[in-house]
Amino acid sequence: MASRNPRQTRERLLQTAFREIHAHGFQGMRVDEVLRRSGLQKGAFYHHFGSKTELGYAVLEEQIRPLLESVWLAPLAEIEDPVEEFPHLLDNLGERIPPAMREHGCPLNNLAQEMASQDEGFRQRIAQLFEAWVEGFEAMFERAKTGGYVRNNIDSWAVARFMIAALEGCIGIFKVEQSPEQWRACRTQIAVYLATLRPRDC
Amino acid sequence: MASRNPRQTRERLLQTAFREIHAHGFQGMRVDEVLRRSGLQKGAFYHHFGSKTELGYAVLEEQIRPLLESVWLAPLAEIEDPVEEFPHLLDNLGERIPPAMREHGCPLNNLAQEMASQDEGFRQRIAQLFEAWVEGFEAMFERAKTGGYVRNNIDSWAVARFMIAALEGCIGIFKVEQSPEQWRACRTQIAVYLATLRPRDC
DNA sequence: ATTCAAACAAACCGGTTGGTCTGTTTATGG
DNA sequence: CCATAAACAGACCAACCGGTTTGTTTGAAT
Repeated sequence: MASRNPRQTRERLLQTAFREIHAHGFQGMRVDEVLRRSGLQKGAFYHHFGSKTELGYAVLEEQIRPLLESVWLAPLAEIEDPVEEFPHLLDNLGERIPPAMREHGCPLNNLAQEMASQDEGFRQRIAQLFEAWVEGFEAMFERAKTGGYVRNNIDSWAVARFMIAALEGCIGIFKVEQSPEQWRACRTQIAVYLATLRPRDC
Repeated sequence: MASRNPRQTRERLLQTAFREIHAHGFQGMRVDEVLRRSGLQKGAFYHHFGSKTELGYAVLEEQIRPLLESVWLAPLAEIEDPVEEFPHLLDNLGERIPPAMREHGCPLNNLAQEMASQDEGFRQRIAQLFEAWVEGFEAMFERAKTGGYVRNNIDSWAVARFMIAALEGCIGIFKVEQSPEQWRACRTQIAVYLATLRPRDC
């Protein structure tokens, strides 16, 4: 047995819990199953986390937040022309994420839909993450404004919100019908929408 | 006590279960709580339904399907010009639905996100309902084509799918942040997208 | 080396949960 | 009026599940 390593134990619990929550939802996740899969015991769990709910919060902050950062915020920050580049980001999204994401969708949105109206603690933390995501989009559009890639009079905040909504909606629909056609349709229409942001449309 | 009325008993169970599922998700819904709220007993429940899962299926078919019909399919069928009329439909959506919908979002999408990857029976039935919804949108756009309200070369199927995705996404985001501003933003951007379907844009 | 708190292991617990079983009442057709 | 099955009532149950408790081991400071 590996010698004691609190940080690693905690991380192991978080990672396993993240997978279980992603696969079965927070309510469907069982503490015992997380323990079984991580090869740890109750003692370890309740030493690191006060309750199942606190574990859920920690998963949001320490697992989902970094994922949001690497999968979305970082790539968004490198985009100059959203109208042309963002659809490409969607095209190779499949390669930038683990296969579990295709089956179970967006971990953040899953938790949002399940827990937002159940637990205020979840709702606030989820709102915070969405806010960060919105800011990522907003920054991209503002940059695109100064670059002349989009009109100057667009409401970056509203557009950002809608982009996230459309994205989550598409991912959600994809969960029900995992057809490439489905995804292509959404990707294409998002591109159509983005094109409306171009200056002097007519 | 009202005399026996099997059909009414079943309906009472279905309605109560629908509310509980809508409020807490299918996994979060408790059979005992449905019984308590409906004032019935275990015997009645397991006489009408084989299991909790079968109840879930019945709620989909007998509660959510009619709701989809009245809230969306019927209004969509009366739209001639989607570009102008659909945004109005979104504006008075709040008045056409019970207040519980604002708090807990779309019952169909909730079940979709929670159960699609958990239970194949759910997934199929949900896919069927989405399909009916898509057909409603498709029919609307095809009608609009012949009416000259939208271009003839648009992919009605893809547009329909995207409309539903965007809608569900907006509703989902709204669940996390119940601000009117949030909803207005989505409504406006959907209108922007719809405008791209107009003939001779330029 | 000793001490002491952190980091666990593992048995244990009480309430919950979906589901069953047995018995009783009600409607209905003959 | 009677027979029969449908339509329940309500006690019961085993498994589950989050959480607690108690005891033990480990590592690091003194």
